Amino acid sequence: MEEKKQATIVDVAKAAGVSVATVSRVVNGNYPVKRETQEKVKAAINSLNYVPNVQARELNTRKSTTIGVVVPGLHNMFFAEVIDGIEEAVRQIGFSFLLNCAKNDPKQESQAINALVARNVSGIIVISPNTKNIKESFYEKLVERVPLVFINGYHRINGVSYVGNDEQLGCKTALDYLQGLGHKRILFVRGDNSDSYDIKEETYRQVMTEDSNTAEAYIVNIGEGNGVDTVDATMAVLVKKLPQLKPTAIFCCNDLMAVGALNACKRLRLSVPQDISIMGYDNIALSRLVEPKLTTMDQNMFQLGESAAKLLIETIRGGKSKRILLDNVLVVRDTTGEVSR
Amino acid sequence: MEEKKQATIVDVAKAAGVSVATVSRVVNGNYPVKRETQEKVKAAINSLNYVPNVQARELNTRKSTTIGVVVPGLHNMFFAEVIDGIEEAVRQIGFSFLLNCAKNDPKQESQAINALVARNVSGIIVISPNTKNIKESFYEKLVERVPLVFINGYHRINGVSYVGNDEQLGCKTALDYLQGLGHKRILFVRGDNSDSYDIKEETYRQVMTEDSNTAEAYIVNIGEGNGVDTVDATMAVLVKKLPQLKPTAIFCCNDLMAVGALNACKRLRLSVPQDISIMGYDNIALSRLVEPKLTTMDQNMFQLGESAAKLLIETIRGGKSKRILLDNVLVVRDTTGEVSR
DNA sequence: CTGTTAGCGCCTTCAT
DNA sequence: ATGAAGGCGCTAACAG
Repeated sequence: MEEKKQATIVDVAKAAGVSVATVSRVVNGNYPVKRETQEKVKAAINSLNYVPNVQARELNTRKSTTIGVVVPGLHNMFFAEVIDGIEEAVRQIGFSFLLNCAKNDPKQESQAINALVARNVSGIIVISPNTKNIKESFYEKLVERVPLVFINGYHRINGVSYVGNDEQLGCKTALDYLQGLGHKRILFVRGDNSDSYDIKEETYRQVMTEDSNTAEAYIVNIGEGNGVDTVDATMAVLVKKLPQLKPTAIFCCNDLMAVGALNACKRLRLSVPQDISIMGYDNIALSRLVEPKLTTMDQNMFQLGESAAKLLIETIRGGKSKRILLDNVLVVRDTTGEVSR
Repeated sequence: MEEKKQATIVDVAKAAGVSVATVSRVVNGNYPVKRETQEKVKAAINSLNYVPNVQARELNTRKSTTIGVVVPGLHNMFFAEVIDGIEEAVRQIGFSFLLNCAKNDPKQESQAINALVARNVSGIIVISPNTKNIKESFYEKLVERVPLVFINGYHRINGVSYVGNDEQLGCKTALDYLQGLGHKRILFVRGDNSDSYDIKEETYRQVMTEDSNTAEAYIVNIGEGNGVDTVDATMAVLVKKLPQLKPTAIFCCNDLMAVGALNACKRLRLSVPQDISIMGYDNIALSRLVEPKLTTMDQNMFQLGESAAKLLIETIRGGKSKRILLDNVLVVRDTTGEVSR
């Protein structure tokens, strides 16, 4: 109980009657050691309950087996699933990771990253890096010091790796699908301040103007798109807009908004998908939990995290930075159907 | 780009024309240093972009400012919210944390913990510690080496701190509320293998037998209670049970099950809460996102995490282990109402 | 095969 | 107020 300090390699060496070097060798198994000596050492390790001090090891070898992960927050299930993927990949190669939340605050983000650097992480994954920090070339300097992978960052920085989804293509796929069902009046629902929304809006404009030019009025911004209140905010806005705009389908930039749209329809006694179709984006767990289940574009968050982790490790081991773009796949469930006539 | 190795304290000392001791002093501000010398050192630090190596510092001082967190997984939003609370508390005092997922696997859990110990964490928070590991006194030995806090662990271990909810009282509150609304036939929905469910079931039995003795048939187990499929599994089971049992209310051991119950009612065209009341437990974000919004018991996960982190830090600094029991509070929303007659 | 030794980057007496 | 030197626990040559 009384802070009995941990056994060190010296203690083990003493107990086994060998040198510290020998202990180190059997622990790491990187040099030949005679059978019997091994036994003795292992016995000593067990009886002393010895656990090698990774900090000391890494200080010495100037390597590090922990990486840093910076995320806007855990409230959004999207991020939780990404982290799940990172965890899986990281664990498999014996690395650990330090987690930090930046809360969409550029200062908090850069502080978190400095703390990570001080702790000697061998690389950092940043999910949705803050635009302000990017602008101020914070990351340009950082990447000269430590390997960096962005998940869902939309700006190129020399030397920074990048994993993301082809949201442009994904969005087009979704819209094409809706049009294929006969929908002409498609409402576009987005949130504030995200390159992701901008990309989708641009795609929407391209796709829609080919057929119609009503697009402008059909683009609605519901404010903060990733918060706890996104669902309710979306519902509130759509309860007003829907009766006047009378779309036959709603494309939402993420599943939270889509659930909000679904709830709005319930309020208005519009039945989905008979009266109106709803399409989400992301395929977070929530999309399968509501009734009816959401049709959505799968961003495969787990794979996003997994790829990012693998890419980072690769870079740490000397690989060059690169970009990986995953394809989104359409998941048809119960909120979309042929346009009613 | 080329692995330009970090500046060390020696580099700074050289650049500033002082000794390493002096640099150390201005960095840590723990000993007096003349004004001008400070300036010189700070200038050197800036120009060299020096960041103190925490690993080396901690090796030397035998202290550590990182803690470990072990969680069953991130799929369940419950855990994500707890971690959010931990993150907040930990960051405020300048600590960091390593995150590990144990996936409900006792071996993975103990491995994760060993990795944490090797990395010299100053304490560990375990969320829902695995019963098997507890039985095998894994934790009893561990706590002699490093401070431990359990969140939602239901077994006392000497020296281990504990933060949890008074689920017994919470459950009784919920049931009383339902009975106050006039409900007699209350279905009890639980999952497999969790002390949490056992406690609630026991409470249910006590409360119910006072009035009726139909309890037995009204207890239904839907299997895995925290997975991605919990909602659907619950729905499937209840779609069968509801017509035969005809309860007027359903008490669910967590919100996932409650959403499943809600979906089952939709399928059966039972309207909630007019035909039947549904009560969840936890108050995860999801409970506010469905329509109608769930009435539930708030476990305040954020506070759970925050308290655990603070308690751990306290213990690390020499405090004695203790138990904290938070009170759950009833959150009345839209899925419960007076029994219909 | 095994032992000896020199650091890794930093903090901390102990002198000055 | 500052510098010199020892050591935290470990690994990696270098000898034997």
